[in-house]
Amino acid sequence: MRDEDGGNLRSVRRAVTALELIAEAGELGVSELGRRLDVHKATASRLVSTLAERGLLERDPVNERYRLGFGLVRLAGAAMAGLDIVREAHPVLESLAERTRETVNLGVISGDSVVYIDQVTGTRSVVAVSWIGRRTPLHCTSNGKVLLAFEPREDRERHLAEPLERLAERTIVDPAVLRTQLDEVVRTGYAQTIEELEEGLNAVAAPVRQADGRVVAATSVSGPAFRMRGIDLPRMARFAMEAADAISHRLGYVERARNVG
Amino acid sequence: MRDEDGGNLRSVRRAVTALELIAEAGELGVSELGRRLDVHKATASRLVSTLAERGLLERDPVNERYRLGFGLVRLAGAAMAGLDIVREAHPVLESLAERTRETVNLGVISGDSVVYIDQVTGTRSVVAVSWIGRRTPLHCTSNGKVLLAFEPREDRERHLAEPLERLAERTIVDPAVLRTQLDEVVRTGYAQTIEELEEGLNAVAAPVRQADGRVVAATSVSGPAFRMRGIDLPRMARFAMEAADAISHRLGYVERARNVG
DNA sequence: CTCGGGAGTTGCACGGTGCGCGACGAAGAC
DNA sequence: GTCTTCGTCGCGCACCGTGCAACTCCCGAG
Repeated sequence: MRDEDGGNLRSVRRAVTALELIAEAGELGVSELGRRLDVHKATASRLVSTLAERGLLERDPVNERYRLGFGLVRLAGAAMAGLDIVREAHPVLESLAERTRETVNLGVISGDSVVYIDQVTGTRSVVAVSWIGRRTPLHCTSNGKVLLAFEPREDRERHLAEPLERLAERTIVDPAVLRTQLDEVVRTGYAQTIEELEEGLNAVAAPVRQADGRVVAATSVSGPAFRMRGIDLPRMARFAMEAADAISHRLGYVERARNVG
Repeated sequence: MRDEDGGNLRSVRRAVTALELIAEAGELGVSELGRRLDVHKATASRLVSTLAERGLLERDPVNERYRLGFGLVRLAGAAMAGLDIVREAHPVLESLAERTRETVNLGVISGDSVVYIDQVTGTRSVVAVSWIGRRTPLHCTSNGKVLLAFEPREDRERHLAEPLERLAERTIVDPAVLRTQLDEVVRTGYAQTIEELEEGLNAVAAPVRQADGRVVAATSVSGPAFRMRGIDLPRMARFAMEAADAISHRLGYVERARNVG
């Protein structure tokens, strides 16, 4: 009773699954894809052929395998342009990066992961790997904790019910511990992760609200543990919260009396 | 005989069309989508329901219309990560932006448009609108001219056969004129546009080659006409070409004897 | 060289499935 | 109140997508 709802157009659903499989594998051949989709390779062949025709897939000219196409980038660009949140948030993120001199991300929830829709790298960062479009779990990122904390109760519990994958030594895998932390996130207005996603990486995040008050995104500041020590996090969190509030304000959210002392 | 090839899974094809329509319109209701797809609204309802279930679409909680979902951003991120071109190109683009102090883009061809897959904004730019994922026509952008110029002859002619839309007063709409320019692009190694995309915007671009010598992307430098005057363009083009060559080198391309004097 | 195996595509026939139709409930406009 | 528009849901038929198998390439082994 969890994927029984909604429409059930078999081939469309299969097409999406195919895209996700290819996204995960990097590139895939027809037979291999058919095997993973559990369909005949002829069916897989027709499917990828259709998707490639529309630019969502491309076939490598040398090894003839399929990979994701730039048509997806085009659609994603439209998806991000459609939401004015990126447009409104970007300058704020830039000043946040300048103030903290660390990497700043804007993340939203999509399914059971965080998706980063904008990023500004701090002047001090050495490597400038783009995280835009990358997905990470909800339970071990600061963005994810914020988004989880402000979800409606039922969604939150559904996410907590699933097993929490351990990605680092300090990843929180006990739902009870996480639940306590989430309550504190709601209370304090920010979340932190201390080497929970990967060793040596700390982060803080704060919620961004749209006009109706719903939390739709989170801004995070992340950096190496030696620069962002535990004692620095509350100060960084303050910056993140100020930035998040500024973005919320630009989105039309007016702060009403909240239960903050 | 132009969309007859390839697979023809009706509902998959319709799904992609639906995504493109919604991308163009911003957001769409079920009936409206059904009308544009020329199907019964019940069919459209099932289609969007399936797509929304998989995160490619999301429905606005207030007006119940559908818009593109962040699942697309996730897929696009994987698409870009799959290609190492962005990873290799980014630092080069940064130094190019620093040298020219203008906005730098990396574009690839997708269907009949240019899609920008990375961007670094120059220190002088006032507005920092992200073009990543945006699509622009081939015939009136410097990136597009480069990509067009180095296409296989048949693809190039097919693109030239289609009507060239006028987007600005100085947009080139005569295929013959454009063809002459493209030949010159191949000869000189760079392309330029002078207020052809929009009034007051100039740009130059140079080709990026992958290991087998094929041109897969173009780097461009663009800026307002008062800073990038016609007389400045050759100098800017030299910078763009140096950057493009550096990226090509990182992608494994070794320069062979070309027909350059 | 031949032979075997795996990958990808195409024609064909059948059965399942996605289609349009119409009905229904809900939410405005007036 | 009526009337319209929207979105969803059953239903039955036609049609389309599926699996099968045959085919062509392309490697690599022997």
